[in-house]
Amino acid sequence: MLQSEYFIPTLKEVGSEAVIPSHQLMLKAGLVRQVAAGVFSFLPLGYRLLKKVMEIIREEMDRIGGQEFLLPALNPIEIWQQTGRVEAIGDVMFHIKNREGLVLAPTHEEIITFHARQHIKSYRNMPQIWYQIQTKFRNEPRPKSGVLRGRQFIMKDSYSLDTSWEGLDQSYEKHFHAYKRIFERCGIKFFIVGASSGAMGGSKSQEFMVESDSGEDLCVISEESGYAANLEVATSLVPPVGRIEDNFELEIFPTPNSKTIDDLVNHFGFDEKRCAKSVVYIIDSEPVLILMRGNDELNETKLSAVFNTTNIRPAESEELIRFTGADHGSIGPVNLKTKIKVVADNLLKDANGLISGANIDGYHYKNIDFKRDCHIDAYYDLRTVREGELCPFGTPLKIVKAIELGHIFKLGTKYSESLGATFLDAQGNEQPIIMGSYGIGVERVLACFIEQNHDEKGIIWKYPLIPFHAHLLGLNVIKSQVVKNTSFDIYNNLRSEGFDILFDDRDETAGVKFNDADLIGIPIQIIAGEKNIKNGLVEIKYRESGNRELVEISSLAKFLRDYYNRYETGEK
RNA sequence: CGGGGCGUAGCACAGCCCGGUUAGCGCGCCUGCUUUGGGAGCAGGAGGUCGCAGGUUCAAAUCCUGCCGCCCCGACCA
Repeated sequence: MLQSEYFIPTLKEVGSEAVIPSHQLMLKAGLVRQVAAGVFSFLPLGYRLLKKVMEIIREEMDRIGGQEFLLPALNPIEIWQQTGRVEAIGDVMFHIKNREGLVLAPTHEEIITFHARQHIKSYRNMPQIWYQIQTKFRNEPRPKSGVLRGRQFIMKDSYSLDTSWEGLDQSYEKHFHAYKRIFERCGIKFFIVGASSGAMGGSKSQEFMVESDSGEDLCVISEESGYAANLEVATSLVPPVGRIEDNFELEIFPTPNSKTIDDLVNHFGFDEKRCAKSVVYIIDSEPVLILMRGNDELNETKLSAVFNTTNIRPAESEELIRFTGADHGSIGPVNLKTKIKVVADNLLKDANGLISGANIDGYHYKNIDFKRDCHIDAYYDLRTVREGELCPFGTPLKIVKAIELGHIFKLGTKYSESLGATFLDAQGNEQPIIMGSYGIGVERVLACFIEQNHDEKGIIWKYPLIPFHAHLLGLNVIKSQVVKNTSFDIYNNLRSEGFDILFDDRDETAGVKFNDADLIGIPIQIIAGEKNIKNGLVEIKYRESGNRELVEISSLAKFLRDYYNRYETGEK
């Protein structure tokens, strides 16, 4: 490719709106341009790289027997109504205004299930793995971080159809390994965490994560034991509060100006652990009192999972007073005004000697015994894990920010049941198809790679994620006849040997070419300058290390072949 | 959706608080000459509805109101 004819609008500076390295570099290196909030155009160089990612994904999906589809982004809303996801997804789904009944698909479980219902009628038709690489539309409340969170993005989404739960396990396992291979081949450092299924429904799910300050997820990891989980589902080893010897009588006492656990601890000297914090949530329209130990934070995802609904929200002040008798700061499990459901975190199981609100503003009870003084409907793990606690295997855990690259779900029968996608098993019984769902954010792969592979000068691509095999820089190529003839010969020769070469034949100064080459980040730069050419040589610069060496012009093809063979044979 | 910030030439910004010449700087772009291994030099030149609408004023990029757009923090995130 002649750079003089190729559209790579590099920039010296980008505006202050780009705050993370990948966003800045994708703009500077001429990979993308923003069109609207969360909407990007990929320019030729960027799209070339995106296609490399997609090729790797295709190869690995095909390897596990995936069949590539192309499903429509325009979907009839009716099918989404049948699975109840119009409400579940809510404002995140784009609705078409001037053609009633159409929406833009944010994901494709419904359409896949629609086709499965049409044609998968027998256990003999399964298993199937269906996938596509296609544009998704999600009306994100706040797009951010360049292509990391957009309103339109490319996803590789796949779906497995199985006759049994064991079959689903196998399809899931295949995806697990395919995803590992995809991200390993892309040269990305990642880790895998147990995750929440959220409103997707289903049982098991895992996320493929890249540690990054730009990430939107918090993950709990313990390197010693290998424990890794999204904070939404993470658990830790914390001793329960338990019971104390002296079980005194329940006692009410005034606590003016003490609305928080910290206030109680500071004003009265209580042990924070023996304070039972109360929060009230409205879960599927029903009030539920939730008791947490001390200042433990309620994990809404866990709460959501326990009650098997995403329809949860904290109660308003007015509701608190109506259901409990007091406003926040004075609520507790004893003396509730109305009979509402009461659940507590596992750490509080059967504890006594507790302090909690009296459901009278400005009063608390002490010496509460959960077994004696109130009724707890159930105990669950509801707390949010904290840094420094021990993971379930007993080793210290830490919390890191991460970008979600991929997510794999065991969906089960949620979609096949709601859409009636059934088959006849070997006994002639009608059964719902058992499904899995698996996604990869394609642009995120590129962005994460750049986050992990750049320096102050620009991007550092590594095979196989390279836009070209080499960047040929013709210095003073317009005026120097020697450089011109030789560099064009090199260019034509290497191309005929099967290499993709970006040839900087522009009428630019050497400095401009060096800086653009470092910015674009092709791993090998071939620098053709007059002096070296006269000795039959060119200089090779390795983008990553900055090391340089002289190579005979006649052996350049061999040089490149050897260089890339080292990657192919895994020597590097 | 709550909080904050921004919108001036292709790009990045200053000017606005305190209204008043022909709206400014750098980069980029065009022409010519010179230069040519780390973002060249000189000379000349083109390019602006100051986001949109309304208002105040003799006079608005500047003050006021509304709207739109974009970014950041938070909430949300199938």
